[in-house]
Amino acid sequence: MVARMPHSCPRKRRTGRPRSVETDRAILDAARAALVDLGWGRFTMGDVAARAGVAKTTLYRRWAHKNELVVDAVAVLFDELELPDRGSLQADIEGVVLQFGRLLERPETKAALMAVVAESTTDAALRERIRTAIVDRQMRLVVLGRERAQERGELPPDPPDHDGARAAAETVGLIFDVIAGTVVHRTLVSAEPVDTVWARRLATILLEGLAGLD
Amino acid sequence: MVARMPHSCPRKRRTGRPRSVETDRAILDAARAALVDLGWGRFTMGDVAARAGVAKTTLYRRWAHKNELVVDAVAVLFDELELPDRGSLQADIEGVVLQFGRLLERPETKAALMAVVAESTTDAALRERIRTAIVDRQMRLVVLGRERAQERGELPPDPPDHDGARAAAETVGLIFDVIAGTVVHRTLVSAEPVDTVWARRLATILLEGLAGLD
Amino acid sequence: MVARMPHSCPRKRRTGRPRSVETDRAILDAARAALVDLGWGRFTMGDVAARAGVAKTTLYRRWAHKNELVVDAVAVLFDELELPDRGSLQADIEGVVLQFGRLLERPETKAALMAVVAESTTDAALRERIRTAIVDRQMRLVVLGRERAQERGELPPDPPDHDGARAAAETVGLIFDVIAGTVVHRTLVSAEPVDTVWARRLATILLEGLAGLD
Amino acid sequence: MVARMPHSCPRKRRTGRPRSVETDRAILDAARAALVDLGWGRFTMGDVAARAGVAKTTLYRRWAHKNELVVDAVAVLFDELELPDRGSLQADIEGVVLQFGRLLERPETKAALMAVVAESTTDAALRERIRTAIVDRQMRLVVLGRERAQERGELPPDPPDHDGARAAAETVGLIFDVIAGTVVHRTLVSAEPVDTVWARRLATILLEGLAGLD
DNA sequence: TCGTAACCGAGACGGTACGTCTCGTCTTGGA
DNA sequence: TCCAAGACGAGACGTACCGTCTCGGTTACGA
Repeated sequence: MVARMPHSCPRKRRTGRPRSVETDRAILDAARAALVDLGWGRFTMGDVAARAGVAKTTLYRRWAHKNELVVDAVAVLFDELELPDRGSLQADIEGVVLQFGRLLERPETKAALMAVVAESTTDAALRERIRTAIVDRQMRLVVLGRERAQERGELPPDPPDHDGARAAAETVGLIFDVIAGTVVHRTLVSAEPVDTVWARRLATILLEGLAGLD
Repeated sequence: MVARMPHSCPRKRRTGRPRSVETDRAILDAARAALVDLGWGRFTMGDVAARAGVAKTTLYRRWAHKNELVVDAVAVLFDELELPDRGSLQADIEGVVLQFGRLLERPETKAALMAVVAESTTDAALRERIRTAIVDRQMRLVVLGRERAQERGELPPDPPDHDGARAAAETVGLIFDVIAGTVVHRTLVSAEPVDTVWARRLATILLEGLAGLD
Repeated sequence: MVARMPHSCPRKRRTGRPRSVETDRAILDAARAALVDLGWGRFTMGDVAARAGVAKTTLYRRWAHKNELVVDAVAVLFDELELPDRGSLQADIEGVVLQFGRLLERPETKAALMAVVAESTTDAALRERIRTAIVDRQMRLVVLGRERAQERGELPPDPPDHDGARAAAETVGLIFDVIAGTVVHRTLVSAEPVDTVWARRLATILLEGLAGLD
Repeated sequence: MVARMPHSCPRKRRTGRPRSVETDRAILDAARAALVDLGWGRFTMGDVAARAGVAKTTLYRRWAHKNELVVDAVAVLFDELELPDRGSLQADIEGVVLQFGRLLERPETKAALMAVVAESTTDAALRERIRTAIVDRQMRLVVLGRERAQERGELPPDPPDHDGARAAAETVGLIFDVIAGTVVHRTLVSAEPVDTVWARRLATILLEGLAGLD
């Protein structure tokens, strides 16, 4: 078997016919379309192959399991995440919340995200893939907003010593869990929209809460 | 097809052999055991039937799909949720967080919860079943903690008019999304434990944040 | 368990509620109707019970297996077999052939007969039941026709000794196999009708053939 | 669905992995073995698959129903039918009768033949398959014996005109129904063996009967 | 320019679970 | 004791997907 990741090792193989990049794109597009049409439950590798005009073999040459394909298919949506500087920490938090909300309200994300997270509870490799492909892309925004707030003086700078760094990392993790978790819960469990009013209330809670944290 | 819910209509059928309550229990117990051993992904109706010493038919007579069976099997765990009065809102919130955390760290819950939530995105009936069987049981604790705080005077009483009631409901919903969502994210995505220190920090954020919400 | 044959032991049980004779009739009628509608392949005990307005239990109280029920249901049709004296052996043979043909062209017979014969290859009890309920009723006609021909002097009388009787029995068996077998094959395998022209030709062959048998 | 017949269209598909001929053979062998061991009633697709070391899917890819599989499995036995020239029509008829008898006394044939004939009463496609796979192979022997007898001058040649040909075909059909039907009835219903004495008597009846036919 | 290595489509394959069906038995309550 | 209703254990059914394999054939590099 050859490397089962798209273009993973750029300097490995040189001979033979190279994999088609168009095919990669077609498959990921087909996968997202299939998620929209069928949801995760009836999502089928065979169906994706048919949509992409490709053989099943071609899929399995690139992804070992359908959950990995879905992670990659959804991951590109999280590349779009960006955080324009809105001038204040409050506004930036609202921005992050709205960005997350918008992404989770897309049918392909909604259908797939919790499914792969569920499978990741018994599959460490999948969990790692989700982290690098999706979670880290979200976390970036939280880290970025925090750095901006520190530059603006809205938050104190990170202490330089080891313990301080660890405490800062834990705080970032907590904030991230609050933002991402709350938005996910709102969207998938409560099944209600993430609008600007709601985003403002959540941002307010977080901001005030962080101020009182210590 | 006959009613596919255990004991759904108490006054409907009177003739024929009644369904065995022991069988119900055996199936739900077997389902939880199967979740622990296999996780959601390899969870099988046939396996549950075998564990329960029961025919597959008997399962399908009661539950149309395996996700509904799993919801009911997991739901009884959420019956155990209770909130002893710890004397302060801060302590009560910590209590709720810890209760949720303890429940989500159980292997049967961890494996199943996100899976059924994922399927519920394309299945309204399942979503409703999850709400009544699981979500409402969690929400109860949040409502209870809030009422206690209002009795203690830590929180203002609900305004009696219609708009006030709606606003209160929305606030409860927000708090619930924050608590449940954050705990779920911590447990399943960040894959880290919910301990007392973390619970205290989350409770602090919430308490301070709510104070500033106005 | 009680006797599993309809009214088999006339002097056995006296206590308790007696079995309804109407029910017997309703079941056999329903069974024939089911055979007509569904054929043997989709014939179901549950369906027969529903048609008869009767519980499945009631069927199984009378017949141990569905093939036995079907034998009895079809058997009553063979009670109708009779052979009016047409004045000559040739005419009587034609009559037998036509009677058999008419019976085998009925949809309930066509669907069921070969099916139960097929099952009888691995079930001696069923084979016996078929013999007494169906085969003997057919054989009667052949025996009757032969006796009439002997009375008319068209056939020599049976020799009184033991060997002669056995030879006569074997000849009757052969004739019966020819008539019944040929009609069945014509009807079910060749799938063509048994009309008077065909019956005359078969009767002629038999008559001439028997004359030359010695 | 794809063609559900083994190698049905020799010039159709060229792409994709071709079906394994070994697998075909293994399945048919397994089917015959299963018939011998279990009879038709307990014959199972799953069991055949297991015996053949093959997945159930592989069976259903080739045969839509178990009765079609059984027809094909049994059909190859009828390929062995052959009629050595025994020098006279009487001897040749005896030969045909004995051949049929020998085949029908094999356990796989006995168990299966009537079962599929029974199902063919409500399934035209199956009836056609039986005709080409089994009936025609038997009929061949009757036609062959007749041609030999005509060459020997024991029977008059077929008249060349249309009506004569039709009459000849009908006569062949009648003879075939008599031979095959009588042997089947002897074997399956009367459940007695087809030995040389019995064969001689049946052949005599036929020969004399045909002579007197017109 | 030619070989070779990897690509690609189509589809057969072993395996496994699905959800349904029917069988024949058992368990109610009522007649 | 019989009956209608229907739950029950057992197990085959035919389908759907999984992920692998085997074909015939194509495409790009490098020797």
